[in-house]
Amino acid sequence: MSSPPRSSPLAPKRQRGRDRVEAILTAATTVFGEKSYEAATMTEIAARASTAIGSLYRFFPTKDVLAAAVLERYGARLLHALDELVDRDPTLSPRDAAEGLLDIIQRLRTERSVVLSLLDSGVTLPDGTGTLRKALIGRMGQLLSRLGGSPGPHDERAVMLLHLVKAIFALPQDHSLPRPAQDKEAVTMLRLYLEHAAASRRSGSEVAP
Amino acid sequence: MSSPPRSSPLAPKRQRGRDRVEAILTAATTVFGEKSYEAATMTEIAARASTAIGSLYRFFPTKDVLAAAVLERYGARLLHALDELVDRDPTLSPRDAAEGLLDIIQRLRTERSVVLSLLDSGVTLPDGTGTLRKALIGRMGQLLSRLGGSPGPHDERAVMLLHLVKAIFALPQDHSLPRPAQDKEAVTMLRLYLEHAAASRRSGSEVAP
Amino acid sequence: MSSPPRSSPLAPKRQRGRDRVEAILTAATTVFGEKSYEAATMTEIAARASTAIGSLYRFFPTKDVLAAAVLERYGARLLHALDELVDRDPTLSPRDAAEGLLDIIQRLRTERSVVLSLLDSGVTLPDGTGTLRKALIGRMGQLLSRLGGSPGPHDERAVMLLHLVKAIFALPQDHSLPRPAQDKEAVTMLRLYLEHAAASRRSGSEVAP
Amino acid sequence: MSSPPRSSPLAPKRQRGRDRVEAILTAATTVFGEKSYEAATMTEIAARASTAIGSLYRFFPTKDVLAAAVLERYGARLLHALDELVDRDPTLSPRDAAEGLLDIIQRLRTERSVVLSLLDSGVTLPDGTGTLRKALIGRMGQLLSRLGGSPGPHDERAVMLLHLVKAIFALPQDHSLPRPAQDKEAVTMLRLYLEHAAASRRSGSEVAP
DNA sequence: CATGAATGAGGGTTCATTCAT
DNA sequence: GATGAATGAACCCTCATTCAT
Repeated sequence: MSSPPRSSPLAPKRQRGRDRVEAILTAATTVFGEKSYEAATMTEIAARASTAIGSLYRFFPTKDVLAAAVLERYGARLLHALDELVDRDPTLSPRDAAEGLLDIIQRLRTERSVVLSLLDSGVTLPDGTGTLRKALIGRMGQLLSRLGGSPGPHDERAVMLLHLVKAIFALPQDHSLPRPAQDKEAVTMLRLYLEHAAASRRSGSEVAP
Repeated sequence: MSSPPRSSPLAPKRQRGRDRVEAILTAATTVFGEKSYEAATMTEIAARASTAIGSLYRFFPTKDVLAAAVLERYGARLLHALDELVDRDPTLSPRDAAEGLLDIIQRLRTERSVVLSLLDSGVTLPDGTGTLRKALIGRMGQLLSRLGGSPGPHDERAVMLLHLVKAIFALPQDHSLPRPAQDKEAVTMLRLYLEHAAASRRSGSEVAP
Repeated sequence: MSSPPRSSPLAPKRQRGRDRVEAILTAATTVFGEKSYEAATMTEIAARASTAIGSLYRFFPTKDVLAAAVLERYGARLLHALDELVDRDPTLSPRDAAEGLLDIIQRLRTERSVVLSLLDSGVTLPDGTGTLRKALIGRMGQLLSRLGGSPGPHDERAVMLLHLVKAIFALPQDHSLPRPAQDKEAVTMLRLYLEHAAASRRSGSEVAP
Repeated sequence: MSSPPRSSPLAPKRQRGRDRVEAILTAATTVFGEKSYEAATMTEIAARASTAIGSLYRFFPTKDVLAAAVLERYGARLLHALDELVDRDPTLSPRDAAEGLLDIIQRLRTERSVVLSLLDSGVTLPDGTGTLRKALIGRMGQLLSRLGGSPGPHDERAVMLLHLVKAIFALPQDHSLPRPAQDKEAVTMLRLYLEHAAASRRSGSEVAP
């Protein structure tokens, strides 16, 4: 080995290679979603991607590089969907925002578990994790800005909002309840919080109960 | 050994043993809080408890028995605190309830990560996991009952409330913000949701924005 | 891994792998022959096969699968040799049969200990153990049929004969005596028993001394 | 530790201690009979003897000392029974000898498994194993002497006879057949061999078929 | 480049043995 | 002397990673 160790996936030039990377990422998303980072094995990911373990390692030199790539890919989709929501309408009502967020959550539900598995748990991925979190908080801030007018410091609310969104992501783990009822409740909760944020922003102070 | 495998920790008979069990549980709480169930190792838990690995296994015959014991201990404290809150005052206002919940969360913050690590992630502990979840949801339901009068079906709200509490548990992972600001925001969020629940319960229908 | 655990050794695809499997089986035969199933360690077997422990487990996923493979391999050779003896001559005399059995025992003496260690002792191997025993008893029955004419029920004799053969297998553990003398005595013992079986079979009743 | 390590059980002076040793030996006989030497655990033996593990180690400082003691105790009974058979009658017929041996085997059947587990398998006990074997072979030789007259060299036959006896000990492991039929066959086999020995001894040469 | 066999550190667990109480 | 908690070497097995083919 004379070349320095790579810390990011190799970008394959040929179509064949790009397909394979795609298959690997899809398989990895599934497997990381089903188990924790540690319980997921490179062998199983390779098998689900119908790839030899050696090929997997050609593109993703270590397990955490693969996890970071999965997170980056997932994060990109999530950020993109949030951008669409923010840019959709200059006058976004709290109710629209709440429904928009739930819609995003539902569309990404397949990949949902990945974030729960990778973003939270103690694994320190090479880069992705902190970066994605900051980007997500940024989007939440933009969303809050759309609701009121003044661009004041709203960091706490953005963080809180991100956690609420994550809580809703985690909801379907409760198999006890029918999903529609739960979803309706989720929208209500989001709307309440966004309305509050919009109101206090307009008036410039906390609203009394 | 031909005796059937124990599924619960051994009750030590001497004082020395009880101290050791205590040390092990504390160490396990820390380690399970820092890493996922799989990433946590029995060796590290033993080391942090200043115990030989064999001693750990004398009291907790398998890793999941240990995890269940940790969860049970944590769960008991949490449930007890919630009971106190519910029973404290027959006329609990949403604001009081919100502040009470945050207070509980803060007092249990040390053990906080354990629930995030063990309760959610896919590990099926011998008994604890489902039982504790149901008990917690039950407490949330009681809390909601205290706010309004009618004992109608409020399962979705109890589940939602539990997830909100868990979201607040997870908050301090964001080292970016000062905690007091974050806590104030958390109380606000809880209060909004509890007020909504109380109002819709009194009127028997959803409140319009 | 989520795939169900294999219960049979993996068939290697390359020559290198086949050699290694061979080396492992040979080493396992030796070690299981020297110690009991429990006392034999996978680490020692790997070392004697000049293989890493991981390689051993690639082909034989558990210790009992390995033991079963050893037994199957040994059993196949033994059954084959017995078939040859039975089919060799339509009119087999007791003396020929006795000498034939001893010859088989001597040719398989290298692998001898394995059957003593694995076949008897309480370990219930995945499949091999009961199957092999029945097959061996069947062969003994065929041998007995060759000696007389009537195909009457001779199960006890087949079982007894198998145990006599096993006893002779065990003989060389007595290092005290020269082997030729011991072997001669063994042939005599077998011949006496086979003659008795042949005689009582012809006459249809036990022969008096 | 200033005293040299003991290699034999401590002889207890008081009644209490003698009872305890007795209970331990009984428990050990059972456990060693059920499993191989390695699979049997000191903890289980102590539990079955209703003794603390520490007490067990007070009398038997290591596992192999305990095993040797068990073997010695078992061997003493076996040797005693053989002596009775040999001394019973100055003119012992082969048939009587055969039936006497089977009778001994049956009476000791409870402890039978111990010899199979301890005597054969590779464990080198501190002393017992070789000594007992030699004593047993000696008794077999005496038995053979009783049948004929001349005290010529009959070592091979004694060894062979011991192995036949061991083969019969092992018989009940075949659960497939009713024991009485199997026992009858065993007596026949022993009688045939003893008759042969008596005859060749009297005539001074091998008998032709 | 692709493949999958090879490697070995490390994880959960057991158990003979010791020793403080 | 009795008790049983403590100890740690050793066991079976897994899996990230490497490398010969």
